[in-house]
Amino acid sequence: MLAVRQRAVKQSSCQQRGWLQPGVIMSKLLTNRDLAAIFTLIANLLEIKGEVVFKTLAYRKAAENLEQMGQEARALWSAGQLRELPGIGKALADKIDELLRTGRLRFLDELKQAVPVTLVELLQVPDVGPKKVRLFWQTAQVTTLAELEAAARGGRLAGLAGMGPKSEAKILAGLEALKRRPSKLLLGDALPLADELLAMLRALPGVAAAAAGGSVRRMRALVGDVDLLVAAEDAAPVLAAFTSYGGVAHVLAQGGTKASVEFHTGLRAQLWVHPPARFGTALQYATGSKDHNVRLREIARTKKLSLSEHALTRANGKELLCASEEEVYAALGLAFIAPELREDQGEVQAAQNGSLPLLLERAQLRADLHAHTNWSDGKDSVLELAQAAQARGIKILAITDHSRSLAIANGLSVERLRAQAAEVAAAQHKLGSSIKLLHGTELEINADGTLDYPDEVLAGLDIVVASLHMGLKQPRAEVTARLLGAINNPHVDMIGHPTGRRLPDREPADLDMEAVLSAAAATGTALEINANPARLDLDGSHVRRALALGAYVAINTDAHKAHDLDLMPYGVGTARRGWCEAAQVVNTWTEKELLKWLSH
DNA sequence: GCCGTTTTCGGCCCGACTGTTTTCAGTCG
Repeated sequence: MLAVRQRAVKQSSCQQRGWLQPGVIMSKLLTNRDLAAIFTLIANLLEIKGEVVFKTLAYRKAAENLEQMGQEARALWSAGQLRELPGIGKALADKIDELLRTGRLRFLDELKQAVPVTLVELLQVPDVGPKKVRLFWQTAQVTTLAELEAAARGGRLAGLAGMGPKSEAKILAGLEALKRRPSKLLLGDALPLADELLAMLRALPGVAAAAAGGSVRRMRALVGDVDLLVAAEDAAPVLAAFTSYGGVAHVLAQGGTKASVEFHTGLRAQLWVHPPARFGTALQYATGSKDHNVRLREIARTKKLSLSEHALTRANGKELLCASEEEVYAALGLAFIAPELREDQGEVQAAQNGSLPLLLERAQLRADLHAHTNWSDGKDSVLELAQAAQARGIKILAITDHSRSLAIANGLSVERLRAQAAEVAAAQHKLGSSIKLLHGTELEINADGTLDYPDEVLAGLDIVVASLHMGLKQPRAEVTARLLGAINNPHVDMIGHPTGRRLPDREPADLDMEAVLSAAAATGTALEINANPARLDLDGSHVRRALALGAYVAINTDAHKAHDLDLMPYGVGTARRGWCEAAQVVNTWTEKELLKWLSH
């Protein structure tokens, strides 16, 4: 539902990586994200050039698949298996081959000669697409955002074909919006806003149901905007309440069935209103992803049906209404597909042949195995945090404060670690058997690869979560070796936030993930899905690959205060995006099973 | 560009909203 924003995001990652500069592309081994950024750039340039739309779609689809793949394209390339990837034919396989061999792509170099690469910046402006960019470029000599602004202010756009005074004003407004709008929004910010808006909408008279759609409902870590859907017979009053809600700065569009608004924060939301009898098709449509919806509509066509947000329609025009999403999928001969899976990554085929996973549910989690107290950089005492966990129904809580080298977080010396053990025991005594406390550490993997406590100290702890906080920018071989060293230490039970990424801006460490995931599977070391919305690390695609390789995962909040214990749903959503079932999640295990694994 | 129980050539989803238009193109999701 967010084509434009995703395009902008990928562009900025292109710019950071220097693909917009002429000359050699490569300064390090090209990752899937690099390849995806290059293909997205090519798609944008081809679109501006006026190439047939299906060719640009092929590049976009390939970029999307590369980004969502849990495995490095480089590995498949080495094995000569690139063509086995969906959406990669001969032409794209050859281009990936040239990129991985030489670090360059002649096709892209030539394309940049024909189309000024700065033009892709203009696509970020709302209501400016490839056709307008080409128009501005070829008839008004505009190639940059600054030139676009100058042309609009000088009144030189209104006279162009298909343009007028309103369009010109819209461009200026769009340029202003671009300056103040956050380019990427954390799920952790978007979901609470969605919930607030939904509560307001549900309280309106005539509203039968309200739900979030889009990437928020699919639990993507980064979203572009908030999509909402309401079931009501009369749309007008609902749309009016939405567009006049407090905090709304501009109404971007408003029609009979939908409206979109921008808040003072720059954040955008849109609302569709459909009759309750059509809520199923409407919610399915609004949830996306776009590619998933395209797949469904293709299936509908094979059944002589046309699928839209309004209904499934037969060739004779007769409508089949669906009040629930379940009815939509059933009508297409598919098992119900959970929103988190709707990314066109094989879920439709799995729904056809009955091989969808039995996804992990929030209620199956019993443990939170990574949390901090005021012994290091947390806010609450051991007892306070444990009581908060108990109140939330958590059966097992691991206290894992930082180890000694992380001085900035008041990491514990060996002496303080031993003293803390006594406090954990005292809290356990006070709380009784309704919650089990584990005493552990979040063990620093030092920049030189050593672990922060000696083995004999680690042997005395209930649980060891090893994490990277320093040296995240080391070269791939070095940083990967550090992580592998920790995974292979018999006292290390789990790797915390494995890639070290911080959303929206800090890049993950340049890890050989296939090696990391394989080693974790081989040693029975769990890989964390850190539930903090600024991490969500591992991400869904790596979770899926880790599970396929036979690794265990853990879902933890990394709480630094009691309130953080409520972040678990973000981790669950990320796990579900990775097609995760309960059995491989250590937090779902009974105390006996968990302790057996920890003592292994 | 990709892809094949309609096809190795000719397909490749469906609709709302806006602004410019007297019937449609562009953008967006």
